[in-house]
Formats: sequence, structure tokens, C-alpha cells
Amino acid sequence: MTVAPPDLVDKAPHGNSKVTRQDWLQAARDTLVSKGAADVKILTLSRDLDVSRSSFYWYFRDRTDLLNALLAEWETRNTRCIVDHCARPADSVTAAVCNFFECFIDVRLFDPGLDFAVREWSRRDPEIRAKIDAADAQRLHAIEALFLRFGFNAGEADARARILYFMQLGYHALEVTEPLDMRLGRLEGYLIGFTGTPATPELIDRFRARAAALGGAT
Amino acid sequence: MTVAPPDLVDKAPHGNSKVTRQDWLQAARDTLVSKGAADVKILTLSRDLDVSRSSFYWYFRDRTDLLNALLAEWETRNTRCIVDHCARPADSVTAAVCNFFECFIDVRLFDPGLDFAVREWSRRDPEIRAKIDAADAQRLHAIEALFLRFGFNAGEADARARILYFMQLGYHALEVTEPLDMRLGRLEGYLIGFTGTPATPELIDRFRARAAALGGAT
DNA sequence: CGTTTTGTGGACATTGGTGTATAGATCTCC
DNA sequence: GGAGATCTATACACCAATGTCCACAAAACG
Repeated sequence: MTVAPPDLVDKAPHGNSKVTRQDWLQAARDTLVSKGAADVKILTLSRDLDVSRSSFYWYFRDRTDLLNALLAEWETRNTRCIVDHCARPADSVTAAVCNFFECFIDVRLFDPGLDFAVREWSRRDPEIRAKIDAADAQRLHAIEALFLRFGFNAGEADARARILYFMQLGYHALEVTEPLDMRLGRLEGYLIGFTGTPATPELIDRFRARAAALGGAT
Repeated sequence: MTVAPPDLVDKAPHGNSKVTRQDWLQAARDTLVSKGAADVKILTLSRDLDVSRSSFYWYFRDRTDLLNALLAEWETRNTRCIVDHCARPADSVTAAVCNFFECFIDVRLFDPGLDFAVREWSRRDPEIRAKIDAADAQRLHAIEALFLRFGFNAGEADARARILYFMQLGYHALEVTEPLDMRLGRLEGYLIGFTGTPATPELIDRFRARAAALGGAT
């Protein structure tokens, strides 16, 4: 999927325009993440954008149309990132798990806020629920394949995949706010816990360096 | 904390009463869990209870008063269960972790629906957020103590406590719907993953028996 | 039997949200 | 510089929800 499909890029603003379709989408996405789907309200967004409510109806058919657009963005983002990183070649299972972790230290890859916003939304909408279930199955399958590649038997690969994935989700469910250092400090312990084997100091250092390079982008 | 404090038990209905304070609370709790705090609406509840809206204002000062009552229920329930189960004596670390698991196979103990409903609520209310943070810290501390008791060093106990707790939360965040058999089938794999050591067959059997005795109460 | 206590019902004002219709502003292109 | 496409504002009808006021019902108690 293209990163920026041409028809979604803002056309040069025309006529009497103050805001673009992208502005509406961005504002909607922000409140979806911070306040939930139910709080994505045209009235509120129009106030945020300092524009009349009726402007909205130029760009979108109605509120549902907007929400569907947000959902499409989520669908073509978070899952792909996990699947890709799990499939990356690695020298050891600890290195492979580090690849998986990379999704979660770089917000440009996996967006936990968006993921949980959609997850919460799914609790009140069966259609969304079906999409979340499909995404979870796909992600778990990718992680399980990672463990299988490194010789774990089926039962253990299944259990470890679930521990790893559920633990990451649980971590974000709590919205823990700890500095990156502290989080990285637990890396060795986590790797032993997840894989059953200790990581080489080189691997640890390499991962920490990569994480640090991303700055506070956590 | 008493399970049913005397002053919260329904007094024999008096006067012109159709519903009790408990009826309002129960209905509110149900929608809190199924639809979130924002959807706990007096109008809707009154329709569910088939009673006039004004009845509500006899039992509660206003909507906030009702929500506070719900919060109090949560506060004196979920956390205590985890802390107690972690503190139980056990022969091995695997047995201790099984004790911890017991909270999560018996809905009468830990109520994940309520926990996540409050957690979601906390995303939009700083006061609630503070209470959730305190609860999480308390729970993590109890689990960490469990691992320390069985000789894990500080760093590993910390990491393993977090893996265990976050994983459980993640599991419930996904609202996985799998039959109890399947869930119990993963027990051995989970225990190896969480503790690094295999469990004895006796322990596994004992736990499965206890879980099965609870019927489908998952 | 009547009064008090304990609730319930209905009407009202207010707020915040949706969607529509209609008029007006501004850029582009001929 | 006018025509037409593109966008915005104002005004309207409608609905769901909150909270208040007041009248009224029914059991309990003297």
C-alpha cells in the first residue's frame, strides 16, 4: 500500500478554502486517540479548526464517512509493521525478538494510541470488532512463525508468541510513562523471559544504540 | 472489605418504590462495563429500569455521585484479589504463578470487564488515572515480591513481574474468546515462559482440576 | 384516620450534538 | 473581467440528555 496515495494528498487549496480534507482527518484522528471514537464530533472538530460545521459536509458525506476513513488508515498501518519486523532475518531468537521490539520504540511504525482507540471502539461495534480480531490473529501468527524459525516446538512457539504479544499490548494498555533509559534497562531481563536464553552483550548494545538514535520518539 | 456492607444492602422497599438504589447501581455497572463511563446515562438507565428519570435524583445527587459509587466498588475489589493471591504460600515458583492465575479464571475474583472499563475511563479523567496508576503499582509490587521469594534477583524479578502482569492485561485487552480447555492447554507453555522452569505434572493437573471445577465461569 | 416519609411522574428550560438548505465569498481559467 | 467550480457561513429543524420544580401516590406510624 502506498504511503501517501495521490488522491489523499491535499490538492492545492482552491476557491474559498480555509481547511483541507486532511485537516479534518488529522483533527479527527487526534481526538479518536485521545478521547475515543464516541467523542469525534463534527461540532468540536469545527471549533478546533476554527471553521464552520458546514465545511465538514463538503469533504465528507457524514460522520460515519469520516470514521471509516480513520479506520482505513489504521488497517493499512499497524499490523503490517509487526508482520514485516517479525519476518526480518536474524542470527538468533533474541535478535529476532529485538527486531519485533523495534516496532514499539518508534512511533512512526506502530502507533499504540491508534491501536487502542480502535480496540476500544471495537467494544461497541461488532464490525470493528471483526477487524480487530483479524488483525490480532495475523500479528500472533507472524510472531509464532518467528519462534518456530528458531526451533521452538509448536506448543512453546504458540505460548511464547502469545506472551510476547499480549505483554506488549498490556504494556501499552497501562500507558506506562517511564523514561526510555529505564525501559531499555529492562531489556536483558525481558529477553531472557521471552526467549529463555540470554542475549549477547553486543546485541543489547546494538539495540540500545538504535533506540537512543530515535531520540525521545517513544 | 465486606462483600455486602449492611448500609448498601437494599432496605425493604418503602413508600412508592419501584426500584432500589442497588438497581440503579447494578444497571449503571452493566453499562459501564459494556459501553463505557460516557454511556452511563440517567435517561438510558431509567428506560432500562422502566422508571422515570426523576426517580434517579432521589437516590443520587447527580450523575457524578453515581459514578463515584461505581468507582468505589472497583477500588475495593480487583487489586485486593491479586495482592492476596500473590502472597499465598507455595512450594515452587510455578505453583505461586498458578496461584496468581487463579484470579483470572474465576470472574468472582478479578473482574476484567470492570478493570478495563475503569482503565478506559481513566484515559479521559486525570483523577481516575491517578487511581489506576496506584492500583497498577500495587499489583506489580505484589507480583515482583512473588518472584523475589523464589530467589530471582532484583532485575529478573522486576522484568518477570512486568511480563506476567502486562501479559494478563494484554490478554484481557484483546477480549480473546477461547474455550477454557484451549486456554488451559497452553498452561505448560505459559509456565515455562513465565518462570523459566517447567512445572510438575501434578501441579498442572491440580490447577486444571481447580479451573474445571469453576465450570464455564471464565 | 390522617400525617409523615419515601419515593415516582410529568412538564420545563437548557445544552450540545446532527444534518440540510441557502446564500455568499474567493480562486481559476477562458 | 466574467463564469463556474470550490469552499464557507448563517439559519433552521430535530433529537438526546441533564437537571429542576411541583404535584401526587403509597406504605408506615401515631
